Amino acid sequence: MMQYWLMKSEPDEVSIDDALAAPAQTVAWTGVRNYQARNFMRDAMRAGDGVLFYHSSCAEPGIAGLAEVAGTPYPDPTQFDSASKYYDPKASPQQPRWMLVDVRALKKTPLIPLAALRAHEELADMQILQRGSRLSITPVTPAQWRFITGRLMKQA
DNA sequence: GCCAACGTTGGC
DNA sequence: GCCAACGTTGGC
Repeated sequence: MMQYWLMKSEPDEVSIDDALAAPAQTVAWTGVRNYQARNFMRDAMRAGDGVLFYHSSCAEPGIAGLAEVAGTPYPDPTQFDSASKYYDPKASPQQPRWMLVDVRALKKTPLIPLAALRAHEELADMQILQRGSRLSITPVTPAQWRFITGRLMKQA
């Protein structure tokens, strides 16, 4: 069954434009170092799942585009790279700790700012809107997905 | 830069 | 296994 996700990226690192400009519009979702977010990629995501591409830690945080999960999980190569800021000395190719998926950008959309998401009662239960929520990958319900990709993106 | 909230670490 | 200390996230 198809599922839906919201994935945060810092646009200074990888923006929706960067992803669209990448080969096959696809980027490896490197750098996740949170077990819950990892588990979503490792255990729950399937190729073709819908992704809301969210810009975080920037001047205008919000949903910036649509994407999809592009393949099956594999070890995040940055965990083995001692020069990477994502290096994890406790990980090894034999015993990888961090898994990721590839994400294919589909299109840039008019930005839906965080404040706009908060303004709709229909989205009140979205995980990223909960107090103190910091998780960089969160599931989105079909109803939330329809509301955002339908109503919000069309009126924007 | 501030700071609330949360996750992780490590001593005991 | 507890929990204080520390580090990180991310909006503002």
